[in-house]
Amino acid sequence: MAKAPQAVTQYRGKNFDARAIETFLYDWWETSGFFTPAEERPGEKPFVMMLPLPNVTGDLHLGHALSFGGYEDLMARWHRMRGEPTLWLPGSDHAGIIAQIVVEKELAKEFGTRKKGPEAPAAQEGLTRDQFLGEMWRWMEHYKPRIYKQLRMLGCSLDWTRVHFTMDPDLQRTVRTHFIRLYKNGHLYRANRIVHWCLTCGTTYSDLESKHIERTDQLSYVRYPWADPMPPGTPDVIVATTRPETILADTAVAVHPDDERWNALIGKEVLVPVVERRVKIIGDAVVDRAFGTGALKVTPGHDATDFDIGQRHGLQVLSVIDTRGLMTPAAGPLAGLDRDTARSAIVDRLRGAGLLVKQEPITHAVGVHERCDTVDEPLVMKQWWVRMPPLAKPAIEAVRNGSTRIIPGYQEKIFFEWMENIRDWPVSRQIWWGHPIPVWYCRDCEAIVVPEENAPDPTACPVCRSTDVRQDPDVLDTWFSSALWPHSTLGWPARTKDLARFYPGTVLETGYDILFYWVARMMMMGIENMGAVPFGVVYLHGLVRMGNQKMSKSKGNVVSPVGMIEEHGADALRYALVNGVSAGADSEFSEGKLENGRRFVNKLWNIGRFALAQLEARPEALAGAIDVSPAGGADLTEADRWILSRTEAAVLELTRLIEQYQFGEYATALQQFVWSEVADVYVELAKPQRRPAGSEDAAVRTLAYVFDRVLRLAHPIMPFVTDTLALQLWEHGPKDDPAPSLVVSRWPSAGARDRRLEDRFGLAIEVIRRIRDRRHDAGVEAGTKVRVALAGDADPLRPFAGIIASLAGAEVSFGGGAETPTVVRSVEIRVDLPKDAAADRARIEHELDAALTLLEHSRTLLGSDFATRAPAPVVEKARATLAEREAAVGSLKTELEKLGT
RNA sequence: GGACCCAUGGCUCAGCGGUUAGAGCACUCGGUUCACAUCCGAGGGGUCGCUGGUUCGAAUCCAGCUGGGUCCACCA
Repeated sequence: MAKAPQAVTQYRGKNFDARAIETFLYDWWETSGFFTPAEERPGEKPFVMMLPLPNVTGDLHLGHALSFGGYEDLMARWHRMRGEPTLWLPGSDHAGIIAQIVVEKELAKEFGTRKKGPEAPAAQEGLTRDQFLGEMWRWMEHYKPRIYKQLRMLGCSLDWTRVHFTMDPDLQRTVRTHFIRLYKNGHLYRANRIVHWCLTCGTTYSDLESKHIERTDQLSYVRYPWADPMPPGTPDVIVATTRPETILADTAVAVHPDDERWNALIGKEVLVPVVERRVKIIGDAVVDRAFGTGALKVTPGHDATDFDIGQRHGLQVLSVIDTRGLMTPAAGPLAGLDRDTARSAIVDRLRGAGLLVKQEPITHAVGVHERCDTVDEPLVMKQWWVRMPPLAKPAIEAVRNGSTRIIPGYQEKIFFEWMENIRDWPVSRQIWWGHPIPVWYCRDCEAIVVPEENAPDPTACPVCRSTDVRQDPDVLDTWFSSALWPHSTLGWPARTKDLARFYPGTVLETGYDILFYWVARMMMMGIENMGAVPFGVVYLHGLVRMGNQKMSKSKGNVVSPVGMIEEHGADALRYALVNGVSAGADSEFSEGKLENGRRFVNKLWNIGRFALAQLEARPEALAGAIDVSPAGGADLTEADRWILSRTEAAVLELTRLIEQYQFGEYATALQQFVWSEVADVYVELAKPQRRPAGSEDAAVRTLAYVFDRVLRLAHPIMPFVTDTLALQLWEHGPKDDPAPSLVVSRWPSAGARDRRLEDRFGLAIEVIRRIRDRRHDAGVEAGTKVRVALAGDADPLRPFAGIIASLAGAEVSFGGGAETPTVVRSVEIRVDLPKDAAADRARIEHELDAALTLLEHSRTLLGSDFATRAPAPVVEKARATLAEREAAVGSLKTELEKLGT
């Protein structure tokens, strides 16, 4: 292993400048192999996590930064420090349609051509399919390093020796095998069904990729004449539609079977306007009686609801719109028109024929393709489908029986809700960039040819021997390959060592917005292929907003973390994103949070600078055995023992929080400990000018120990600044860990605490605060010492006299004292300040008032059933509090009497 | 239409059954520049959305309501 880079070990900035060290440090971590799990040793349980593969052509956004640089790297680093062989596997997704569009745009720029119109966009550049795929691959070499560099900038401790891309040749073989097995196991079928078609992208898409937007359209009321003479008084059949151009493909009119206006007429026939086709009136409960006239035109070829109705009633499926959005020859007089022109043309015709009853505006939800907001054009097409309910069943069971736990827990309900109502998944996509469908069709006998697993592409039909076989031109939905990520990247279907060792994984961390797209599908396919769920825990994080808006490209408020890292460093950004956010909750990011992160990083850096300076001044302090337990070390001061005990408390607390996946709380608690306790109290007391003579070495030893612990505790969230400091700290000699870097060092385990000391020290801090308050109110100058006498129940404070003196700027004595006291718990504090009887009286009255309120609370509480019903320790605590409050009130009353006379 | 989440100081959020409800930012006042282009110290500010209920005890559990958000769904 190379030595740590000098740029890092020699860095001595007064403020921490992330730019000076981050890349050097990361390169060293990576080339040293710290991120690659060590060879397998018996009995070790690895920690395994897969990177939620970003789109190869994308840039990281703040959500990624939170996910990858926040939660995931935090977990990976923490588990690695716990001694678990840790595999966090990186990669990227070929991103099908998205990447194809990106590259098409690049090619358009390059070749100076302009893309327009829907059909086979890539072909417009004049490229054959093979040529276009060649271009795609060329661009992949441009995009892959980009996205991987951004992951490195975040500090992600990914094992780059195992990086994968979903279109890698080995993963292409994996996907092919998976498809073939799914087919053989009966999970795949090919069917002519209605699907969402995008006129812009030129491909079908699944329900999940469709969303709804509100829009106002014209609702046309159209009369369908009776096909046969009807008795007088028979009502006219009038339907309401926003898509009159599809009238040409109507094959029925549906009414609700319980609708008394219509149900007597079920079975009668009407004529479809313009084409004059006879169609039946049918009864179907899906019809909304309250909408329009209660009569629905049924167009199985161009509407999903109608398609289902058609299935139930055995209706013919007619198509009058093609994949370019143009009316087909079947549309007769309207053939060749686009859908909007056709709409107005048919309205004119209907009006001419006297069949248009009226038109009125209607605001309704229309389905659009989530990628491009193009209005859905439902079409009936032959597609490959995955039969989902049988695959969903064991995945539901896995969550029910706890094999996989979803955090936060309420997301399990959402998971069940969706999984229990899951619908089949159309996986064919009519684009070029993606995994080819390993199916061939015989053009002579129309046989479907799916090859055996390891067989080459078929060249002849096994049924009729014809050599005229052609591969399915479609590719698979991107999510079809990402669903395999947890096992495909480990070598499946081959039985590799990695697969045996690292499957199933430990945690899957990702945003709740892709629970269905990705997490659920990984679980289903993992169970199907491996017989086991791919991870034991699913940790879902929320969305990162900025300015209270969800970030999206269309809103133009996508903020790049790259610039923030360059300006403030990855540590600051990571900390700012994770701090104070709980699992699954959306969070609001702001400059203020980033600023806090930056300052915390700098605080850590400067505590380090102080500690290092102390070590350099007294190198001999670290010689020999170090006993820094709160109990040991005869020359330790009370302050040393206190911070040592608090450090152990912090170890316990921070460990617990990470174990319980409470990362936001971990970050907050860390800052609280480091800043308020280590920096503001202990470092102040460790300064040579404040130390009792002869205790300087003890301070240096304590500082070295505590700071080493602090660095370890902070490393998972702030890896760069902590390792920089650790490398410098460790140059000063003895450490209890042979690790060359914090990355591969050990997370501390908690040692003994001294609770009694912590409590008393806490009291001392309260007393100090009160003295400072009195000084502040009296306008005493900072440099001036005041005389302070402590009485009442002040004995526990005797060991801290020096500390109180030092931090409060006081000369401390016990007993008497002339001035009127202020009371903290049951300690009377007399600060020698200029006399002002009126002000003293007012102050004491005020204090007494507050003390009496508290006393009253205590008395009421203990006078109630609480005393008999609450658990003993709780009651005991309340009694102790009561005693303290009685003492405090007593002191204040006495004092007031003295003044009052 | 169904489901889920959220409602706590000026802002962003923690806390989710037990003393006087916390943090960061913002604010007020006072210092310092001897680890910290800063930092330190002190302080003000909350009837924890509303109404009931359970409990010795509720911001925390239950029910209903109001307001915000998200997801799912076949509104032509």
